[in-house]
Amino acid sequence: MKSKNVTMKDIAKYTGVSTATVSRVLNDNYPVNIETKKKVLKAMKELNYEPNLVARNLRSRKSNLVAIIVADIKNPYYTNIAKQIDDYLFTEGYNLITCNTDESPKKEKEIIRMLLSRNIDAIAIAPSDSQNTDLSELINQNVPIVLVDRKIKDLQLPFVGTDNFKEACSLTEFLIKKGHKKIGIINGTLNTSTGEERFLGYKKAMEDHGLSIDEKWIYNGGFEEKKAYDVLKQFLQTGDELPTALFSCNNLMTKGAMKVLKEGNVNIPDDLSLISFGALANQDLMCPRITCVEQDTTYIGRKVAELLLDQLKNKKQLKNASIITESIFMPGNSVKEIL
Amino acid sequence: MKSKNVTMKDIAKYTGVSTATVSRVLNDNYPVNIETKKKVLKAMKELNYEPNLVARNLRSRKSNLVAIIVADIKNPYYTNIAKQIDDYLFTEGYNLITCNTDESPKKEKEIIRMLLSRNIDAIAIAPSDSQNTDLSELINQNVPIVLVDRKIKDLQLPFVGTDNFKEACSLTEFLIKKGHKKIGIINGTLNTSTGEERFLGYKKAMEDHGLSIDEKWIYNGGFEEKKAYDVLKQFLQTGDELPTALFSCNNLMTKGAMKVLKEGNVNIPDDLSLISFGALANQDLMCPRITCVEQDTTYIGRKVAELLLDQLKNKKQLKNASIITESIFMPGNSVKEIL
DNA sequence: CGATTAATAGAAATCGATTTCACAATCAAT
DNA sequence: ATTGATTGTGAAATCGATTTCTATTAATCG
Repeated sequence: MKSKNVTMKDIAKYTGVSTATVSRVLNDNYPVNIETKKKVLKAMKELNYEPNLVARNLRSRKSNLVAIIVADIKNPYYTNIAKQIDDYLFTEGYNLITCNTDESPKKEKEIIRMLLSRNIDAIAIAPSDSQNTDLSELINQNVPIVLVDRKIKDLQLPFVGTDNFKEACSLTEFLIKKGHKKIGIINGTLNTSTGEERFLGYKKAMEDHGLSIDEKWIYNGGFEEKKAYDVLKQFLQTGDELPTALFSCNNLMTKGAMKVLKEGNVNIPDDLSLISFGALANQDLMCPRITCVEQDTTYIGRKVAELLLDQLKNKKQLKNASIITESIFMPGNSVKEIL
Repeated sequence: MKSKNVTMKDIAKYTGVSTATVSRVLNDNYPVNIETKKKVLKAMKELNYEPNLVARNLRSRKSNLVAIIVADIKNPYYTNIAKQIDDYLFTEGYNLITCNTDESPKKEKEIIRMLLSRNIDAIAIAPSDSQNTDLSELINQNVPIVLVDRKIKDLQLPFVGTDNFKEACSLTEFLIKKGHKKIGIINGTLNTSTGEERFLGYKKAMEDHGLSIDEKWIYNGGFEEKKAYDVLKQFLQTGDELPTALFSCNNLMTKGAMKVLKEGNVNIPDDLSLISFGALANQDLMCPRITCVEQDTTYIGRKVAELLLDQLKNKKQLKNASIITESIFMPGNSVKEIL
């Protein structure tokens, strides 16, 4: 199907040297006579030679590929990070593969198998499950890993993300200080570290201030817009009493909540206050402007890229290199003060 | 560095057959005795064998990789499309590489060279330049291509996108019908087909209604938020008269415009009406809600994926397969009626 | 001046699969 | 019974690079 390409053999034949010499000129990793080198370089240019990465990678057991594995690359949180990684890696000769688990550990497993069979050089991953995501094969194969956003239980690996417990605690306290007592939460998936820690932060703040948690105001939104929308819609239809404030555990669910509340004519913040873990796109142009903590995804992406490159260059896995980034509190007008 | 892997040779030795037979079992493309087959499959399972894609790809001159090359994968327009493509391709055994040109033809060229040396199986591309983007090498190598969103002059290739001229014309006419006569435009890059066609659509509508175009209200935003922001900021500082309405040629520039107008206390729509080619994220929750045409990126992505898969399966390039998708007019409250 | 070292370069092995070729054995058909 | 087609298999070539060995020449050293 594909037309024949210029190979090292052609260059060798053309210049009358061996492919070994051509390779040495190409990689500049072994002394080659200056005249020979010139001749070879000239031939490469003339024949428009481009080394075949697949062949090179087979021999050297590399791929010059780095993967980012996340729940959904459509989430601007991850997209930003992916872009940063790509910016950093491209100049170093790597391409980025983006993989979507759709929050499914099964698909995640498939992805990892596939990447291993590609001799993937490094991966950044936001694990779909803090207990069951299996990175052992990657670790055995000595593939550099960076955990992004989410951690894995009892596993020491480089991590870049925020202090979810602390931030969730602060956000909840913000509501409490505004006088709220009936505070609900839209949880993400509790089998991710972020989902769990944010929920724990919320509980801690409630406990600390002697507030009880009402089961009926704990919603499971699975970190997905649609799920959050659905679960709230269902609740609204019951006609049960609403909490006075709601803490949404990520940007997607916040959007789902805003949509359904708008449709149900529940005014934010008059009828219900809302805070969000994670900013929405175009945050500052929305109404209401949601009060939230925002993560600096550009910075996170850069740090992830640095940790990846570090390991790639030093050809060894880092075990421990947590980078906890500060999140920024973004006041909006989605929280009403209660007297 | 990496630990030794189970190879075909191991399976062959373990079962006492040749690697040829193992390969035949693996690919199921040649008759193999049922007993032998069982034995080999059992061995594969027992030794946890996974075929090495790099080796396979070298021999078969493939890569099982598909690339999407766009200006900036952070743009939700492209991210949506990329996710769709990934969804479709992953189940067929492909991984998606995302590449960012940052609107630079030079970087784009580098990217294409790199992908070629990877034996890339197919690419979807939104060319950075309608004249100078060079796909000839890809075409020579018979790599399936799908143009996304943007076309290339005088080149017949499968395309999925919208009728930019028509939609731009309609949008402008919408403003005109609302009574606007002083209508400015924030252009994208005019050396892309979308940038050019949208500008032409605007001009056509203006001409058709006997309206003159004032040079000072033609802004160059280069399809980038920051550029649009900067160019408008500069204009605002001159204190020159503003148009009564502004047509922004893509989502990013619309955002830049909204930001700078807000900062400059130019109220939309009271002081200035704004329409946008392309929706913003969280459109429906913004204020003002921008009147715009929105493209169905999910549908576009699916069509791109289908065209890619079609070519991959039939192992031949399509030359002509334009899919012009309908855009949806989204009325907002960002346009004031002028009497 | 003989011996060790450095520079230079080719032949051949290698990475891990697929595929061609050759060849036996089996089966059907004339 | 001879021919021809089909099944089943392995040895070896191949994909296009890198790397190890080996060898030659030139340079340096004691």
